[in-house]
Amino acid sequence: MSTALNPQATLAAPMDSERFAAICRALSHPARVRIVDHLRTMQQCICGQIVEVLPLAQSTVSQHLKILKASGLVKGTIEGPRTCYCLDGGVLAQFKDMVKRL
Amino acid sequence: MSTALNPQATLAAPMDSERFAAICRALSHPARVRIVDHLRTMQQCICGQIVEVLPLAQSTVSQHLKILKASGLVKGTIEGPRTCYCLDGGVLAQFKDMVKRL
DNA sequence: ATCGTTTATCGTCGATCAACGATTTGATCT
DNA sequence: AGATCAAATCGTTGATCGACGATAAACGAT
Repeated sequence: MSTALNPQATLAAPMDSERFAAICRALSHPARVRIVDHLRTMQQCICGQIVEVLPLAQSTVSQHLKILKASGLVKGTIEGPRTCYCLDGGVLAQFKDMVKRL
Repeated sequence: MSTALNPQATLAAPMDSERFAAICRALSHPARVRIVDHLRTMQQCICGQIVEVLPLAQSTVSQHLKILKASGLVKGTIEGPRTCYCLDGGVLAQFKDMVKRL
C-alpha cells in the first residue's frame, strides 16, 4: 500500500472520536459558542468583557471559560489581576480539519 | 451582496449559536461520532450493523441514533422491519460551513 | 395467526451539567 | 498594611445524560 499515493485514505489518522467529541462537547453550549465567537472577533479579551456581553453571572462565565480552556480551544494568560483569553489557533485548525473529514 | 467577493467577512448570518451548539451537542459523544463516521464510510446502514461495531447495548445505540436524528445530521427511513440510516448531506454541509467560519 | 427479527420505548440509577450566590485568591495601587 | 478590583473556586440545586435490561411495536415469513 503506497501510503503516499492515497492521501485521502491514509494520513488522515482514523479520526480520534474521543478527542473530536471532547471538542464538540466544549462547543455544545450556546454560551460557549458565543464566547468563542466573541473571542474570534475580538482577538482577545478578559472575562469581564464577556460577562458584559452574555446574560450570565460572572461565576458562570468563568466556568464556561474553564471548560473551553480544558478543551484546548481557548488559552488564557494571566496579566496582572486579570486573565487574557484568546483562541488557540492550532487546536481550532485541528478541529476544522477533523470536521472537513466528516 | 457580493458574498463571493469577500467570503471572509460575510455578515453571513451571525452564526446561530443555538443551532450550532445543538449539532455539536449531537457530536459530543464518542459513540455518536463513531456512528457518524461509520455512516460516512458505509453510505448507509441499519441499527443492527452499528450495534455489531460498538460495545454498546442495542437500546443504547438506538438512543444515540435518535439523538443524531433529532439534530438533523442523520435521517432514517423505515424499510420493512428495519430502519435504514444515513447522513443528511445538507445538514452536514451546513455544519461544515459554520465550522469554517469559526 | 403465530413466530422470528429488528428497532423503538420505558423505567431506573448513578453521574455529570448549568446556574447561581458567596467566598477566596491574586495582583495592583494608595 | 490595607483597600480594591478581577477572576477562580466552593457549595448547592434542579435538570439532563448515558447506560442498561425489559418490554413493546412493526413487519415479513411460515
